[in-house]
Amino acid sequence: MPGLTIAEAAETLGLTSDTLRYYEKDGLLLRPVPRSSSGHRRYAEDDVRWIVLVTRLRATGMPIRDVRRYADLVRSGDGNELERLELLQAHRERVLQQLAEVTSHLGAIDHKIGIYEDRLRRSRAIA
Amino acid sequence: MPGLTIAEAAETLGLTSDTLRYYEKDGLLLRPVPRSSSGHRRYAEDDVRWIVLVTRLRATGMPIRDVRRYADLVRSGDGNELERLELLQAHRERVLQQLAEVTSHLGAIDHKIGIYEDRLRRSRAIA
DNA sequence: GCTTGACCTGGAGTGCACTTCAGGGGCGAC
DNA sequence: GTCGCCCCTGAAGTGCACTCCAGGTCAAGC
Repeated sequence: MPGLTIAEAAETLGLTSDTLRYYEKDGLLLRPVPRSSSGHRRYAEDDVRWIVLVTRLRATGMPIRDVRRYADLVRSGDGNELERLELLQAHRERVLQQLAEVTSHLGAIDHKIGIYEDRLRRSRAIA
Repeated sequence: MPGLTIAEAAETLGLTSDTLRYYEKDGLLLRPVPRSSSGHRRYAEDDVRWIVLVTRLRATGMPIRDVRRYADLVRSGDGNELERLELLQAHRERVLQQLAEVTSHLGAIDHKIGIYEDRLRRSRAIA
């Protein structure tokens, strides 16, 4: 019987079985995952590859709803490549902006860390 | 009457008045914000400065609970600088790792964007 | 043939970080 | 003196993304 069980797919993807079922029910996948004769899911390579992309989008902060919209576009076949591209580009811009913001905040936090390190060095020098 | 009203503080900080009240009730501030004679909050410079730090911690993904722990440490005065430093350093490490992860995922998404751009250039060249 | 373990379903529950609401001042402008 | 506006409180509600649960099926091992 080819394909991965849900537990194997979850392990491979760094998700839980529950999350995989939830993603499928919520329309984030391109197709219902194929089943074995006993009705258990068997994830093919293509399924896993797609879910890897889903995890990348999620890990960069794309809401479930937007991932679903992207999946809808891909599922509905050729002809909407521009729409898909625009969706990804918009996401890219948001991620870049968020990276810049986080980096800048991190700089300020680093500064604060430096102050504490100094203070502790000094007090240790006195003691 | 000195200090900022809650609406002014919210405007300054990019938060809502509701969030400011929520932060205060939840122990994220260093002291109860001073009140005017009519019982309205008046944010002093120090209050605003502290909340700026809170927003930086929050914007870099620190959970409310950890911000509260940090506020507790600062509020309890001198002597726990090492603990504060460790808290900030641990946060710093998590942020750096998250930045690296997001950057790497973004690279993969960029790659996909490039593929769509190519495809669209080609199809436009044919048409 | 009975137990065990992985999987199934629909639906309820959880944790987080706000956000909204109901009901009630206080105060300056008209 | 009353209207409108900003503010107050405690408590309930919201949206998101899972996570857990009850009750059931099925195949394999003893």
